[in-house]
Amino acid sequence: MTTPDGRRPTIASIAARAGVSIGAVSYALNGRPGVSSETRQRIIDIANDLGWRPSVAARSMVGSRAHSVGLILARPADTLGVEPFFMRFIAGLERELSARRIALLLQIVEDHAAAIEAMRLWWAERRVDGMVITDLWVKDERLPVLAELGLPAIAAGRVPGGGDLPSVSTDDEAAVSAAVDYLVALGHRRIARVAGLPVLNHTQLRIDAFRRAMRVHGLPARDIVTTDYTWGEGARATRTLLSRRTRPTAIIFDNDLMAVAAVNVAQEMGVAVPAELSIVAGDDSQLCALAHPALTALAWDIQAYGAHTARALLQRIDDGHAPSLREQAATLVVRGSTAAPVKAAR
Amino acid sequence: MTTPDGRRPTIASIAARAGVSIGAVSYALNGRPGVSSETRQRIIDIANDLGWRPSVAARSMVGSRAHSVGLILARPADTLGVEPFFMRFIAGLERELSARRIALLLQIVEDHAAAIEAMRLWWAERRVDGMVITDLWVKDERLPVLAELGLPAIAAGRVPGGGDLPSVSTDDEAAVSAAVDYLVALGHRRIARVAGLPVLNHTQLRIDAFRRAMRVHGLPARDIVTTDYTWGEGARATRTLLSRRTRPTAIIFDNDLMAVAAVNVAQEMGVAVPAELSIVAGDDSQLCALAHPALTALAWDIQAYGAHTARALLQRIDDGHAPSLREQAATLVVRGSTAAPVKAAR
DNA sequence: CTGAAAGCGCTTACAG
DNA sequence: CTGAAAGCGCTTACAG
Repeated sequence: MTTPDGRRPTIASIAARAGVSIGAVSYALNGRPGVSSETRQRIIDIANDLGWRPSVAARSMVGSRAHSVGLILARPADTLGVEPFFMRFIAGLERELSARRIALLLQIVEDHAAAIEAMRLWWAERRVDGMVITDLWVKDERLPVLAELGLPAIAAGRVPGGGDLPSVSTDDEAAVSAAVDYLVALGHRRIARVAGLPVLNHTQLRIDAFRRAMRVHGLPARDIVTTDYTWGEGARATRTLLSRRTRPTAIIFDNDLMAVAAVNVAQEMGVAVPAELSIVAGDDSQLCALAHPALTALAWDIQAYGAHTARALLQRIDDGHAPSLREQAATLVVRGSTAAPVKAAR
Repeated sequence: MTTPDGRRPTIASIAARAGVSIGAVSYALNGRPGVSSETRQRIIDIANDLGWRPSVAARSMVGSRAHSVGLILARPADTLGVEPFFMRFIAGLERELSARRIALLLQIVEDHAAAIEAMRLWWAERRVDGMVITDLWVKDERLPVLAELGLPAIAAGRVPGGGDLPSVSTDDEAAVSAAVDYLVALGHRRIARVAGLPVLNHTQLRIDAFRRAMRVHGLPARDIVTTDYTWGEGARATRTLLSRRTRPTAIIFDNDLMAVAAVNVAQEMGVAVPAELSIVAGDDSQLCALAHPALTALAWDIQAYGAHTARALLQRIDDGHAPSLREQAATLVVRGSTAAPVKAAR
């Protein structure tokens, strides 16, 4: 697969073998007119034989495209690790990217300051053609930097303040309503929400959605606790809620890890699930299906979310703009962790 | 930060502003002799002012280095997601890589055939200077391809058959012994092992280590079950082991997710943890510290493992070879899931 | 101490 | 239908 001298083949090696100019090789390989079909076929055969692929560096220079996009995750590694979301999202991104021969550059950093520095560097070095932005904050300092640099980007999640950044977002309103409506139909009146990081925009959007969904049923939405998505804070939030004088009969969590933690806490506190406490998980991963009892969860296609985000970003890079898309709403998958409350609250 | 025409600055823009040749700019910026110190400073100031960074594509062309390394994860996305290992490992890799301004290209694929195709493509396109190879199989078809291509690589984990691929590996022998010795000291005689994927080399190495550790104490190692690391198979394996006529009083798991699943299964089957069943988890993530009861686990520094792997790979790329390294052995962190068996077995 | 030039591997007008 | 040449943004011998 390598040329005799041990180096990777170039169009020059192909041209030499075929006895034509390098220009002819390029035309032949790129399907452009200007070479006879026999010559073209001969060149293609030689290229395949040599295992030749165009050097990205050379293509980048001439086309001023990096043929790569970047993703920077700005959360502590320990938190990312246990969150099944990201791997599935990344798998979805790549399904779309690798089909188009675009590489994904991944960086994991501690905070937004580091993320901004990394973005600036990647852009200045022409490493990426665009960025996927996740975990948008209510006030997100990355946004003005993207604008300043003119760095094409797409947000995975709604953009605060409706900036000019196109986004692919989830229908949180519908998802949260589905969970609340179902619990209310079961007879629950006192429903709590264990939300994610308060600085995140989607945390606030979902809290708002929760409030509205409760209001539709004439119910107050007092029991809202924010967390950092970890098992620890999920457990703590559950403990807090279950220690209140009138405790909730149902809790809706913003991810699945915390919901599993809640099952453990309930058991530890002698609260039966689902008889005395119904639990709804926010994402439907392995954990939910196999916990004990299995968890009712909001299920949505995270890989598709990733794929759509990638597609939107590529469109943005190619056309200069992209429409903001809305993903299909999550659906409620009912399992063993939800039931009618044993003693109807109030 | 951009030049007046809106495009990213190049050394030509800097040269124009400074009134010198582009060669002088390059010398000044690379700290090479050939420019007066005043000129050098003026050039550096302009470069900083412009936010200039050398284009990787251009540097790649001249230096024939991609300034990137690749990581291809060949597991189903759903399995990867719940496995805290990978994010921590990647975070460790990047700690080392980004300090050296090397980018990490990540790809997630379904199987080794796809991984091989992706590796070939990356190498042919000159996208990467080297690869990190994880999850080595007992018979791993990626290895001959790396050799054929002459693609510098480093294995995270021991290499089957002691091929010429350098590796950074863990001391599985010591880790497994630590767990077995501790359980035996507590009075356990019947100890089971729930291992990972049987095709993986380290699964077999750890099983061997388990057998040897048991033999040291004159104990048989009959109860060994392999799994795919998922919650589901962890639960199933636990159920199988606990259904045997003489059931084990302790189980050592190959990751933490399965250990948490085992706690649930034990509860479901009315087996008290740790009184009737001691549980040791294979990796020490959040899940272990906060499960109920908290899990005794083999703790090791996965981020350091990633960092060392990256460093070894960079050395391999630079020097053409790298020594195989051995990580510090995992240590046993004792928590609430292990205790002396209530009724001493046998 | 500084400038002009070649070259890395491609693509793409531009001549023949 | 084909070849010779310029250019992408750098680095690095090589002259002055």
